[in-house]
Formats: sequence, structure tokens, C-alpha cells
Amino acid sequence: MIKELRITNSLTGQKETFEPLAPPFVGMYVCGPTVYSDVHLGNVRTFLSFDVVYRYLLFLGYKVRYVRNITDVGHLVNDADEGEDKIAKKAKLDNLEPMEVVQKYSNGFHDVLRTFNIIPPSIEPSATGHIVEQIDLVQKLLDSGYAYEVNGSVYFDVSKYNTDHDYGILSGRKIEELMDSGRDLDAQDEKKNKIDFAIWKKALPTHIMRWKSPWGEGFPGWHLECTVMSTKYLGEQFDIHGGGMDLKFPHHECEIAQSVGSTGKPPVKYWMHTNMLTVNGQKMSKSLDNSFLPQELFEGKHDLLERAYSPMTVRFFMLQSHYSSTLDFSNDALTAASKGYKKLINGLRIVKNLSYEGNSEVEENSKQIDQINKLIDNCHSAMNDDINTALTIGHLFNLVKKINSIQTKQLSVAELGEACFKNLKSTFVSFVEDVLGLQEEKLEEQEGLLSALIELYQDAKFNKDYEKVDKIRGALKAQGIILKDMKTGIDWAYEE
RNA sequence: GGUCACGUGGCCGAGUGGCUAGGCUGGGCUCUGCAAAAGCUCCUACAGCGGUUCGAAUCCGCUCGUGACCUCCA
Repeated sequence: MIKELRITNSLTGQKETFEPLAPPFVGMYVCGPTVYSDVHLGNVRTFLSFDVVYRYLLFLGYKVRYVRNITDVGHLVNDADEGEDKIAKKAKLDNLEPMEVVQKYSNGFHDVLRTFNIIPPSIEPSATGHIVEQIDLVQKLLDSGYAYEVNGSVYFDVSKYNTDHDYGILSGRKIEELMDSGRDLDAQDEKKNKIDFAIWKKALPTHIMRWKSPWGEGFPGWHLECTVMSTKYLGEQFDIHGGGMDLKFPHHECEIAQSVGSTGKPPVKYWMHTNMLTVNGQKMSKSLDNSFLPQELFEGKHDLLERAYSPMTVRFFMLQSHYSSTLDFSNDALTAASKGYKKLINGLRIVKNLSYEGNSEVEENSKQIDQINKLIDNCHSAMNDDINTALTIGHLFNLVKKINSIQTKQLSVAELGEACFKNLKSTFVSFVEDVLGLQEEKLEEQEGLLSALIELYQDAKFNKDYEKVDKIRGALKAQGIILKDMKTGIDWAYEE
């Protein structure tokens, strides 16, 4: 059994034992969205992955401060240093105040995450709320010599930084190669080198988002806000920094440069990067027009969707792969996930209703006990092994078999003994609900009504009124409920 | 072009130097008024070609294929 949590550190490419800088406290920062449009399913995958990381750290007893930002200024449309601000552009387009855009899509973001049962972070700071701190950081970088001012804009001097430190330490890039590729500097460009990036940008007269600074009116550069807010709330050095793979370069590389350039210390102990959600093998992205909004998924309203899928089905689907692998979206896979999810939740319903009953005439079945204890250990091991939710779910399904056997009395709780049974129940419930964050999607119908129907069903069966029996069975099936006739009684389950 | 991943059974997806997850689908059995559910069970794979090894799908090399990043992107 793997007793310690190990996570893959993108910085080293190795699985490392997780040792917080100051246990039991853990600081975790995850790059949040730029709120200029609706979040799509690919975005959700990242936040879902870190939701499980957060949940598991809590499960292990750590005191976690989880910071996830909202980027509401500074993120430009085209490249890091030119073009319009995404928020400002959208504001003009929709004829709204920039902050209305921010509020609208922040609300939408929160609604979506709540639907997927993603726990809100401890702190959700926004870039516009930290302009003062960002100006301070720009000044620090100027003071340290790693930044220079040109015409009211300030740029980070990557080559200068690279003489003292290692730019590219996270993404494996070499500064010379970066210089050779990509677009060339044009005549208007104020930068010394094309790989330099803006940390403060002068606002043109038409620019609607602007703040006063020692360098004139302007706005902060994209990468700056994450450095500032992570430092402010988690300190100059903290445990985990996460985000999607596509942020590794340049965003996270720049964050490291800004931190090291200002404090001299590497900011993050463990970098974690989640992989992309793909559609037909291609990354889901807005520009490729292959992205789904969560709402389209729930309603089944999209050309690529054959039917609707519930939030928990999608959550389960995503957890069935490892966060570091690409996950390909398809109707077949979602349909399979839907059935699997219901199987797991049916197991959850059953085990919650089970209680221990001793029986002095029944001997403990050591083979069963060993099997169950092993499966429980496996669940812990799987999560400890780099948050392997897919493997964890596999083990949970093996436990579902045991739970179903108990319900049909093919296996009795007395055989397991009290300790094993209680361990089974608590492990199963806490892994499904607390760690994986899967919950029962309750029926609209009241369970009381259901049990009344089941009683009628039972009477009809007793009276061998099979016409009525079939009628009740058919009516419930139409509602997605199937009846389980067992020797030991009647129960219902979600149709898989 | 540069950098880095990946290629697993009908489908989706873990994993690992020997003990061959799991889900979905399909077949069989038990149970049942008929079913369903459940349990048991069968079909058993690691792109191709070499190499290392007692032993590789797992390590190394080459080939082919796919993708990501190098511009904004979770």
C-alpha cells in the first residue's frame, strides 16, 4: 500500500512525495479563468481536476488554503504585448461596462462549477482588485534590473534574467531557440528582444481600462496578476501551483521569472499541469468551434451531441481518466459513463442503507474480509499515486460488487465482522462523496411516493396480479427507475 | 522547422519489467410468473521492427501514426 501522497511535479517531470513546506498547512494556487466569455467543458476539466486534488488534501487532513484567481484585466487578445484587452473588447462589442462583462461571466463560471459540485476556493482574488500590488511588483522588478521602461510601458528583460537565472526551467525551452522562432519584432515594437513580455502597458487614449502608475496611465500585463496574488495570499514560496498544460508556456514560465526576479526564490514547490479535453482527437477550443458549453451538454443541444448528459455523468466521465492524460470526448464514452455512474451511485444508496447486524452463528469469512480490506487499501493507494481517480474508481467498482452481494444476501455483514463492514461503508461513502465529489442526482419524485408505489407493487405480486405488477414496473421504468425483485425483498435503483 | 507527449482488447480508459484494473458492449449460467436487478463466468489487448533481460506491453533504438506547445487558450 502506498502510504504517502505522491504527485508528478512538472518542474522535474518526476513523481515526488508530497511534503508541504509547513505542514499541516498547504498553499495551493490554481490559475482561474479570464472572464470574457462562457467557460466551456475543456475549462471545466481543469477546475474539476484540481477540485479533486483539493478534496483529497482535505481528506488527508491538511489545512489547505486554496487560491484561484479571476483574471479581469490585462489579458490581451492577440499576443502578450499588443492588441486589445479581452475584457475591454467584449465590453465594446456588447456595449457594456468592462466590469459588467466581468460580473456576468464570473457569475456564469460560478454557476457552472457549482453544477459540477466543485468546491469554491478559500480565496478568489481578482486582478483589478490588486492593481496597487501589481504596480509594486513592477517597481521591484525595475529596481532589481530585470525590467525596463519604454514610453510608459514596462517590459521584463528575459535575456538579462537568463544570465542570472534559468528562463525555461519549467517548460524546457531554451532562450536561443525562442529567439529564433515566432514572429519578429516590428518597427513599432518597444521591446529589446521579442521574448520580453509586458508587465505594465501604457493605455492608449481609447483604452477604457486604465489606472494611474509611476509610468503614466496604464494597465498590468497578463502574467503579473498571478504572481502578485499568489505571493500575497500564499507567501513568496508555497506548495502547489496548478493550471492547464497550455498555460505552462509562457504564462507559468513568466510567473516564475517574475517571482525569482523579485524575491530571488523559486515560488512553487510542486507544479501540476492538467491535460486537455479533446474532441475527435483535437483540443477543445473556442477557435476550432468544437467546444461545448456545459448547458448545451445538459440539454443535449449541440450538433455533436446525440443526447443529454447530466452534470454528474460528466464529472464521472472526467474522473475515469487521469488528469495528466488527454481525454477524448465522444457520445459512446459519455453513454458508457452514464451507466457506470449510475452503477456506482446505486452502490452508494445501498451501502448507506446497510447497517451492521451481528450473528453469533455466522463465522467470519476471512477470505472475504481480506479481499475487502485489500480493496480499501487499493483505494487509498490509487489516490496517493498521483491522484489516480481512474484507478480509484476501478477499485470502488469492485467494492460495489461486494455491496450488491450483501444486499442480495449472497454475502452477509456478519461474515465480514463489524470492523470490516464499518470500514467498507465509511471508505466507500467518503471516497465517492468527499474525495471524488460524486453525488446522487436526486429524483424529482419524493422517495415517499416511491415507497408507496413499491408497496402496491408488493401487494399485487402477493396477489399474483401480474397485469398490475407489469404496469407499475413499466410506469417506473419510464421515469428511469427500475425495480429489483430480490429474494430478500424489493428495492429500486436508477436505471443504468 | 524546434520542443514534448502519446499509440492498450468491439468502444472508453488505468497500469506496470514476471502476479495479466475498471466501465460500456456481446455470449453463457444461477435466480425469476415473465422480466429486470444482482452474482458467477467467457471473449484478453498492449502500433510495427530491432535490441537489453531468465523474462517487456512496461527499458533502449529506429520506423509509422496522432496530438500538444512554440501566438490567445484550462
